[in-house]
Parts: sequence; structure tokens; C-alpha cells
Amino acid sequence: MVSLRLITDQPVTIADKTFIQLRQDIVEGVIRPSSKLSETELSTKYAVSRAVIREAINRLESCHLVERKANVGARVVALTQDGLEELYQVREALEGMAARLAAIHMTDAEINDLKSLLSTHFETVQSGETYYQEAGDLDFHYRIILGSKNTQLISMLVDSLYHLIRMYRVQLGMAGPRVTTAFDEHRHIVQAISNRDAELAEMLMRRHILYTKQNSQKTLLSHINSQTRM
Amino acid sequence: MVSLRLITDQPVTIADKTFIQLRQDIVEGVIRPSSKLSETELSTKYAVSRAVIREAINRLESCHLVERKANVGARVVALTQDGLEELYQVREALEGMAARLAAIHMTDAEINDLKSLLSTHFETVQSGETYYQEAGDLDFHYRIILGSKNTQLISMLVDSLYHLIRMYRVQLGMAGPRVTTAFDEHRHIVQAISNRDAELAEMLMRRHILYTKQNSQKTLLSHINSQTRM
DNA sequence: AACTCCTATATTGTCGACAATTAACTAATA
DNA sequence: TATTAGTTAATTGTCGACAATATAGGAGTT
Repeated sequence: MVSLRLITDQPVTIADKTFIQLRQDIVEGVIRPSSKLSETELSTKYAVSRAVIREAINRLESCHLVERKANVGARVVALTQDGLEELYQVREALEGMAARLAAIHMTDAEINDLKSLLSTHFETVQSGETYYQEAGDLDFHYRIILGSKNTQLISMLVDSLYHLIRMYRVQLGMAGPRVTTAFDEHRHIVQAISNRDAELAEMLMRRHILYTKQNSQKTLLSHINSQTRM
Repeated sequence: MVSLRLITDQPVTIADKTFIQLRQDIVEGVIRPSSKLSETELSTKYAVSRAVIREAINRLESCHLVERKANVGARVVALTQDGLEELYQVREALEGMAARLAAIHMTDAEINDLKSLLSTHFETVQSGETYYQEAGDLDFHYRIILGSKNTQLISMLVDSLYHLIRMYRVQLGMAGPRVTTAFDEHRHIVQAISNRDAELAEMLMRRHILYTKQNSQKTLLSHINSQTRM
């Protein structure tokens, strides 16, 4: 139904697996930001042919995880404050629209699932654990994104933007203290979707992402200050 | 500065040229929608190796101009009403944000250029020619998009979304009667940007795109009705 | 010593061939 | 006749080799 081959179906071809492996290694910093990607080196390292590596690198370029120059080669993107800012601006626009469309297109059953997911999170918060867990937060956002039923939108967010954001999160250690506040924001968004108030859902989602951005930037700044260089 | 290698720099490699040629042929309907892209066939047709064709097809997939299935092959996307709807939803979100950012980041010189571009268009309208010319309209939108100074945003709009939209326009013959009204909308957007009113600029751009969408859908509908199938 | 030009080396770009998979066709059976 | 299994043909996936380009280093000159 949706074209997210790499999400719904498991990878079938060597190039698929290599692409996913490379992406993971880049996102998690095994391959450092700004470092060069030598095709021959990687082909021996991952035990595949250069053609496979080339295809993987091409796909990574489409995700904006690496940058290529003709006849020179590919480098992993650098992590900069401007880059993070740009990312969150795009995310605000796209995911705001996703929330708007989700309020229109999600089925009642899907909305109920979303509510029960929120309840589970609420219990987690009450039990003292930090709510803003990677997995839980991602689950929440993914459901709304998928709820938009817009394949273009879904693909842009899930296939590229989220991996880049995760790269910043993982490598600059952005756990953040936004524990209970984020939960309330989530709750209000779900309420708006449940009321089929598309306008409000978009607005609340955009504000939620704006807050998240400000928090991330603070974390990034302190991270830069604590290091000599990045 | 900006990563738009294929926009700013001219293509240097055979794969670049082939990609651009293939993209043009798909957008302009030389290669029909929903038709299969045989690698061997294309490699003989364009007189390049299969590896080059494969790389081109991979890039086309990233632009959402073709869809691939592993071990089966690639097909040109189909032109559907839902597809057009999805496209315009994404465009509204992204280009609205672009207008917002342009109001913040465009230099005074760039804004003046935009104003003089508008004046040129005004004269064209007065002289009786239709304003909503492909070239003029595109020029206007591109300047605002580039004015956002957000490379992610720019890349998404210029490298993929706009080619898809143009594919619909060209193949379904959407010239549209939105002649002078579109001009007024453009004028108001420029005014908002000139006033550095980011909020208003985004809102006006979104409405402008919404109008364009409704117009396109009307054209598409009548196009479908005049044909037995599409 | 600084600069330019040239050469050598390493890396990317391109190609044709082989391997693996899918789709179509045929034949056999219920 | 419909269905299933097997076989064949065609297409895609993968690979290693060769060609073209860029970077680095050294020789020569001012």
C-alpha cells in the first residue's frame, strides 16, 4: 500500500542490507561525521562489491546523510547548529501538516490506539520513569505521520528526516529534561485529532516541535561548550 | 554553498547527464506514466552502460518519479488525482515555511530584485499576454524558496517536488485561467516579505498554493472526463 | 624560499560478463 | 476445465577490470 519498502518489507537485496547497515553506522557515529567514505575501503570492510557500496552511498545522499562531489567522493555530513535548525524548520512544516491530515484521515480505531498508547505512557510517567524515552516518543510521532495517509509526506519524514534528527540526538546525547511537559503536549495533540480539529492539531504539533527544537539547541550549545571542537 | 549540485553546477558525469535526460523524458511524457523502465532497453536507447542507467533510476526513485520493486524492476509513477492532492499538501507545508523563512532571511537586495521581477510581470499582464506563464511563475516561486536559505527545504522542493508537479502540469495540460488573480496573490506575498512579516507571508503563500491546487484539480477532472481512461 | 609545472598514485566513473531471481509458458493431474 | 508443478527465457542483482579524473609530491625555475 505505502511505498515504504524499507520499512514495511524487510531488505531482500545485498544493496538494501548494506544501505541499512551503513545508515545505522553513520547515524550512530560508528562512521564519524565529516569523515570520508572510501568506496574501496568500505567494500572490503563490509565484504561486498564496490557497486553495492556505490548504490548504498547514492541512497544515503538522497537522505542527506552524506554529500558527494563528482570524481572526488562522498563525506558524511557535518553536525552543525545551522544544520539542526534547518532540520527542525522542515520538520515543523511537514509534521504540522501530518497532524492536520491525521485529524482528517485517521480512522476511529487508529485514534483509539493512539489514546491507549498515551495511557501506557502515562503509567510509565507515574511510575517515575522518564517519559521522553526514545522509543515511546518515536512511536507516538510515527503513528500520527502514518495517520496522514500521505505517502509523499510519510516518505520524506520517515525515510530521511528522522534518521538525520536521530543522528543529532544520538551523537550529541540529547536526552533532554522534557519529561512530563512533552507528555502534556502529546495529550493535547491527540485530543485535537480526536475532535477532528485539523487546524488545532497542526498548530499544537508545530508548537510541540518548536519546544523540542529549543530544548535540543540548548543541549547542543552546552555540548559544544564542553568540547574544544566538534 | 548550497548543495544543489545539479542546479548550480552543470552535469559533469555521464550518469548526471543520463539522469537529467531521463528525468526530462519522464516529466514531459516521452516515457509514459506507469510504463516499465527496462534497464537493457534504456541502456541501448541512451547509448550508455547498464550501470549508468541503474544509477539514474535510483536517483529518479529518490525524486519519487519512479517506483522500484526488488528483482522486478522500475516503473514510472502513475498520475492520479490522489497523487496530485498529496503533492500539493506537501508543497503547501514546505513552501509556506519557505515564505516564512524568506521574510526573515532574504536580503534587502534580494527583495528588491523580487519586486522588480513582479513589475516586469505586471507589464506583461498589461500588454495583454497571460501572466501565469510557466517561466515567470516558476521564477517567482524559486526566488522565495532560495530566499529561505534552508538547504534541506530548497533541495526537497527544487530537486524532487517541483519536477513531479511539472509532470502533472505538462502531461495533463494545466495552463489554467488563473491569470491576473495569481498576480495579485504574488504581489501580496512580496509585500508581506518586504514588511518582514513572516507569519503573514507563510499564510498568504499557503492560500496561494491552495488556490492553485483547486484550479489544478478542476483541470485534471475535466481532463479525465474528456478521456475514456488515463 | 616560493611558485609553477609535471609526474605518479590513488580514487572514482564506466563497462561488460556472470549469478540469482522472477515471470511466463508448458504439461500433467484432479 | 481449473489448478499445480516444472521448465525455460528474460530481467535484475552482483562482481571484477579497465578508463578517466583528481590529489599529492617532487623537480625545476625565478
